Amino acid sequence: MIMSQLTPQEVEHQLQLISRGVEEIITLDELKEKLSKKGRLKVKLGIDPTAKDIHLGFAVVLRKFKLFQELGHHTTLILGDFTAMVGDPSGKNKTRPMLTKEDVQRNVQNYLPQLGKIIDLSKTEVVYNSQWLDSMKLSDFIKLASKYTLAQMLEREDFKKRFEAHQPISLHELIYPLLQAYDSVVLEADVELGGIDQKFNILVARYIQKEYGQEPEVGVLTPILEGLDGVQKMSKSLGNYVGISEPPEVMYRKLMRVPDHLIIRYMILCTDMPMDEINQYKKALEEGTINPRDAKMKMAFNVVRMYWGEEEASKAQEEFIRVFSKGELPVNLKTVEVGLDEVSRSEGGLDLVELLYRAGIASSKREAKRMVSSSLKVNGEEVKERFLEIPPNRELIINYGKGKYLKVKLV
RNA sequence: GGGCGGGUGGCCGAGUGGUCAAAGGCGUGGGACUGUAAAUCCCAAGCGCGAAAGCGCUACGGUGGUUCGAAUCCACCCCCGCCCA
Repeated sequence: MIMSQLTPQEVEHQLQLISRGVEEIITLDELKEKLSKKGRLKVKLGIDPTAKDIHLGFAVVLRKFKLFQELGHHTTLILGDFTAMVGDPSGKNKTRPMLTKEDVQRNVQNYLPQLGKIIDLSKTEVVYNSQWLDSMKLSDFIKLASKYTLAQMLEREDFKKRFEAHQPISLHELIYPLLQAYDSVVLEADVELGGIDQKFNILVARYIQKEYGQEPEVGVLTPILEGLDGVQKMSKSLGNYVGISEPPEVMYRKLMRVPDHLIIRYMILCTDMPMDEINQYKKALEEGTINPRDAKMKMAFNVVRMYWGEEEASKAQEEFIRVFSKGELPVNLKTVEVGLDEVSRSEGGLDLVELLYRAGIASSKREAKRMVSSSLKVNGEEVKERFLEIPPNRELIINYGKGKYLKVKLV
């Protein structure tokens, strides 16, 4: 397909959209030139199918990928099934465990439907890098390896640190950036997207492309999103993440826990709110003319809307206000049935400890005891006693922590 | 191959024969205050039985041993790090 050239205005427009929330573009001038010259660019995003769930942190780069799709560029998603087996050492201070083919397959199966929530899979060329890396001849690999030096590799911060600290660096880890770079050669990529932690790998790719007589790709590097704790990067293992497949109310609630100083950052990186509007919020927050909570609600609403739509987002917001601001019961109160004879004592009273345990609220009876002695509300009444009268309607609404309610039916 | 140091609860880390279900910190859960923010303060924290006092079981890399009694001593093994080759 031959694309008509873009006008300077169109180029500027695209640059502006692409730059939103981006940490670094290597280099902006090259991107500008490529856009003006080619119009339609080959955009590469390589993903390591090592995790199962996509969260807002990873969504940042995916959304950038989607933007390129919307702008009409050719987008290729590389599922790094081969390189995943090697394990990207980026940002790690120790060797990653290698994945098996089965692990990778399983993860990919998990991934695609989730990816489809953000990017347009029909416009995405999906390739596995094992397609060319598996069959690469050793002589070709040696040729590739000859293009880069140990000193160049050791420029990388994490390698350098490990090297200087006398920590092991396996040879295969040194190879990883080369293979990723080779992907760019095979695709003849114009642009590669990645998190800022991919900076080194992308720089290697640029260098290697030149060695293979290609014009180097432009690196569009997105920031690493901080998680709900506001400090560490969002990741599942740290438990500070918001998954894109989580139910709307859960997403909304989690987003309301984001520290205030990240409200604007989340707006920029995780919503499609217009920059003008975001800047207004920014100004208002700096001047103290808005309650940060309200800005945060706006942010949370927009994130949820992105994944679940307007209606669900509104519901999530209403639910939040109802349950947390007003302290009312949630609309969809979860109900659990528990056998009456299992939780009643011979004298006819109700054993709360047993009930909490049976209802699954407490994972052990000791935990249930702790809950009873700290703070627990049953049907709105604070309870300190372990034993209760059986309510006539045989229903109990248990409040075991802020916003945590469970209805228990005795049967 | 040689020398040295180390493996304790979600993490870090103290503890070197009983008073240790194990200090302290971080993190976590609950509460107060709030905006489920931040800061601050309070409470909790292996599991089972018991209304409770309490009793019992499991736990300090693994296995065995010494001892009335072990996270602590001994033996062997496994794992990790550092230094030398």
